[in-house]
Amino acid sequence: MTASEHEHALYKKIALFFFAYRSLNEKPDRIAEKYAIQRVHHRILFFIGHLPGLSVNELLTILEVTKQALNVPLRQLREKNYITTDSDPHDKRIKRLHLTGSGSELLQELTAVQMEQLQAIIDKVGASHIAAWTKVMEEYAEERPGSKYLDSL
Amino acid sequence: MTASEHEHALYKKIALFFFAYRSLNEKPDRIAEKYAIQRVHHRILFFIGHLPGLSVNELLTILEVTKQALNVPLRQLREKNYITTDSDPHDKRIKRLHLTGSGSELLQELTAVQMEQLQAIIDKVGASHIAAWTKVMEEYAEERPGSKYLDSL
DNA sequence: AGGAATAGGTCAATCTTGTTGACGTATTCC
DNA sequence: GGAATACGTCAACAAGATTGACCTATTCCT
Repeated sequence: MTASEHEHALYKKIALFFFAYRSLNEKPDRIAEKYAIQRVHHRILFFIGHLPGLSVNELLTILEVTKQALNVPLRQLREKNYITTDSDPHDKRIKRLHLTGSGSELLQELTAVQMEQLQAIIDKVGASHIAAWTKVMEEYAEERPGSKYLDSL
Repeated sequence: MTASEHEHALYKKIALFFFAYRSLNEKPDRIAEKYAIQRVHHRILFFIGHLPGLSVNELLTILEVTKQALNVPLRQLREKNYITTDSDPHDKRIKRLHLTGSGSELLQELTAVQMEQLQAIIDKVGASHIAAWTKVMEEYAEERPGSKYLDSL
């Protein structure tokens, strides 16, 4: 392979990333619309869902947004009764975030379509391909501060 | 593996997607800032760069935005002399988009960091893993209207 | 020839998501 | 008792997108 062909191959993979990311979010975005929430809300539910008791600060680290940007959707989710907060017994400054029953249900609905989509691809390409895919994605994710929560996810 | 463990494994992969996509765009976004342009402009340059002579309509299909959303950044890129347009000889309604010299240079600078990042991962995980990763991403990309341009990319 | 369709451009109003900066409260650390 | 931390919130602003309306130029079709 020439240097130019090699560059070309890399270029195509970057384009694939763009298309793939859109496909991942398309269906959940449409479901979220029905509940008058957006992708941010989905993300918040997603991480609280598998990291119950997460603090606001930890969520900020994962999502890499400012506290002002997180505050509004977080309040909306509380008002819509999708999440609850209770203060840490050992440090009352810290708020621990949890999903309510309806929050879990909503998350389930949002995530189900992504899981089914991924499962369909796994069925098609085979489990070994997925292991390799995951390895590559882990390399990408490694430089993110929120990646330290991946194991507990 | 139990059904729950399996779900958990899928969940983690979806989180990986989120983190990975952020890592992919972080560096180019910072470079773009220096030129007072944004991620949309990068995307436009990206696709015109390897699909020279692309029409506005084709670009709309690839990016999946409205023509109003595309119009502003496209005009800005023209004003900054990063792209040129000339009308199709066979159908004068169609504008063919091309990069200028400085447009190519800028794209090169933006894309280089993404290529280096990907190359570093390839060097680490091995080429066979990348082939598998690409296969999975192609499956995701398949449902996007713009994916038909991937081969010519 | 003439009307419909296509490619493109643009104005206006609106929305969402995010930013920076400033300020306030409660709690804990030292 | 003062500094630092966790969290909340207000305001101003910018980017990126949407829908809807309207315009020109060109081509297609009958």
